Amino acid sequence: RQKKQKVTEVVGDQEEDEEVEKEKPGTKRGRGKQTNLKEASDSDESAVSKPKRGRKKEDEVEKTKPKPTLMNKTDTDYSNIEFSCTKTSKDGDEANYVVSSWNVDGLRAWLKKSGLTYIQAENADVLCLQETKCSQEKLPEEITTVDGYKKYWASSKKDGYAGVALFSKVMPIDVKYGIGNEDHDEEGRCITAEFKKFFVISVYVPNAGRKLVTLSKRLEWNDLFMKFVQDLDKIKPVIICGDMNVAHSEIDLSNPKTNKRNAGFTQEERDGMSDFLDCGFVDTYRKLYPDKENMYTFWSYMNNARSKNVGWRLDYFLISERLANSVCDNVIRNTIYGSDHCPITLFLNIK
Amino acid sequence: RQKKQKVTEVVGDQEEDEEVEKEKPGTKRGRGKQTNLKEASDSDESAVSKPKRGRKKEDEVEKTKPKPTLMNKTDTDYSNIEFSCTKTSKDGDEANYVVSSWNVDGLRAWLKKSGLTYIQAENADVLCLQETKCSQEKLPEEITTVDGYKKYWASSKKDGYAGVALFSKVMPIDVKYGIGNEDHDEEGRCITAEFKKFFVISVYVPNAGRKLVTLSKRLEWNDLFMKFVQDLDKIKPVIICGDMNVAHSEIDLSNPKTNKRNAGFTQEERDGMSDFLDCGFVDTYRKLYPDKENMYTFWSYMNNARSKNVGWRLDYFLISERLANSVCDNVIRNTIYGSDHCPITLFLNIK
DNA sequence: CCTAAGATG
DNA sequence: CATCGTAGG
Repeated sequence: RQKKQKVTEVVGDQEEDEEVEKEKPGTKRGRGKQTNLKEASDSDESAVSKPKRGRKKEDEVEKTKPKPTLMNKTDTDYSNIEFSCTKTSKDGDEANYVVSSWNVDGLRAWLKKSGLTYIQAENADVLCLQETKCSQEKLPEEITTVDGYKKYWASSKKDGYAGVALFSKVMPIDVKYGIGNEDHDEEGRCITAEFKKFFVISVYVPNAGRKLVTLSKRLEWNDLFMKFVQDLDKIKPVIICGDMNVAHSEIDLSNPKTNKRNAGFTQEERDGMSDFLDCGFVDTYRKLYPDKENMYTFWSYMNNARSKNVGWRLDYFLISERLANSVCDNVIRNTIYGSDHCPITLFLNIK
Repeated sequence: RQKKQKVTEVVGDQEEDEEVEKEKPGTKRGRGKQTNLKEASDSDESAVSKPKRGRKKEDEVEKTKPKPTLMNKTDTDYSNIEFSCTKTSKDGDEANYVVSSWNVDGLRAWLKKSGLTYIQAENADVLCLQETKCSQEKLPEEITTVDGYKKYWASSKKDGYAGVALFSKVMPIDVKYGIGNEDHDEEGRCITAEFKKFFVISVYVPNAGRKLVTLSKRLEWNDLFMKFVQDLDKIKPVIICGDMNVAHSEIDLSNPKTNKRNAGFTQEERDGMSDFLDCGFVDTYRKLYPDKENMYTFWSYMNNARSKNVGWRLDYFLISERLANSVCDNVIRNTIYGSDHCPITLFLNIK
């Protein structure tokens, strides 16, 4: 029942790129020779971040430039944003693997708002995008030809709706589309990339809708997705990245009291998130910052919510507990604009 | 059957404005006291153009500014456009009455592209707009509060479709909406303003549609509209302004050969225009410039048509023959952007 | 308030 | 290739 696909270039041909590890089709799990990788090793995750990550500390910063503030801007000034990670894992090891996730609310609009600049600036090993709202055929060339990444796309049958992507510097061992359910899988909500030591999932969980009209669909998804993830977790650890479309606790949204019967903060949806935490998954951000308030990843475009930081934490990294000690940091990049969500980034040390 | 309406402020309240001639409601054709009108007289049309019309000849023209060219621009640099009329009527009289017409292709979008600047720059006595695509309620305040004009709006039952407007500095004696046909009149295609010496009509003729799917509707309109106009013409001369949605002759479009079975250049539509000329109406532009080529009022947004001046002359002034000697000039303002049509302006001398 | 698709031109 | 309404969020 599970739609399983061979590793293929889903979109277009990728020119030779020294940053992308090649895997010969046919050799099921054989690893191609790694090139240009610092500390090249046998492991997929050894695609260690290059020294070019992070910004060059130029002491001469233009003082005329206004500090980026949390306003309803549409574009981002990337020059003052720090992308490097200074924190270390429990074991004191530096981050060498970066996963980033962003609900872009329309890939094509997002590209016009410096999406590509973000990709280059973040320089993640795996990048997960949600709500691409774009069929394969309509993907702009500027995104299908981005250097250094294998790119996988799941788009909805219904054009301009939902859709996720997963970019990886290293070619995955395998890529799965969907969660094994016909109805949900035609909406392009899930891509699973298998690497040697873990799975990475880019997911866009169904919204419960205005007046909760699609809450039942959402709860059905919750069950199916949980089973899907648990099956993977039996094989190797899982890194779930994406828009879970729920604020788990009161701390995770600005107005918990008034949203208890609204999509994204119903008890049913919150329970779905709790289920993950009860089943051996870790909400990396909340684990790292259990009491940190006012940290959101989504702001409605309405009522200038973002300028007032009236928001919701809907985007998460949920990782198998046995990966927890690998975590160096999880950053909510709330100074980055281009969508009604902001990107989140997970820094890991993979040994 | 004819829907006849009293002269009313259709939109909002107009504050006292010395440029608008007031007419007491109730006094059917009584003329309010004219104020601030050069050569104030008994006639409606004495709203003579002010000396402020036309641009002040500033000898210091910025030489850095690029000359406006016929590119697919979205906005207009008004600083180099000449709005005054130097030509005179047959009798050698200067223009003292200006009528302008523009298919704005969406009033709200047009306002964002300096529509108001045009209104002020042209400073017409009567301004006719077509394809406003805006219901009364959604009209932006910036247009409903424009100084110096009485404003009349006919909008389609179908929201965001068709719609015309007529602005007049002088309050008309009467304003009619539609052409006396239920079906057509719910589409907001015609406003008739009656002045002392003539009628002015703002009209948006139905498009025959892709593959001519609405050609029959169009031809029905042609008959009804002709009858409507002829009835008016029995009373006093008529000035028809607007998008007739037809290129009359081969000279009136770039590609006559390939468009003979396309909307806007079918024989049936062309005959409709000929009918007007056969019935005592004058196409003022063609009368003035019988052999002038490459003068169009519409360019498809597709294929960069405007930058190549691949266009159609669809917008006309059709005036009763007995007004023909009053014409000073008819200008096609093809350097003005903000729509897929450009404005046209008729300069008259009204005695 | 945003995006995107669909209808219309 | 623009405008608009609508669905979806």
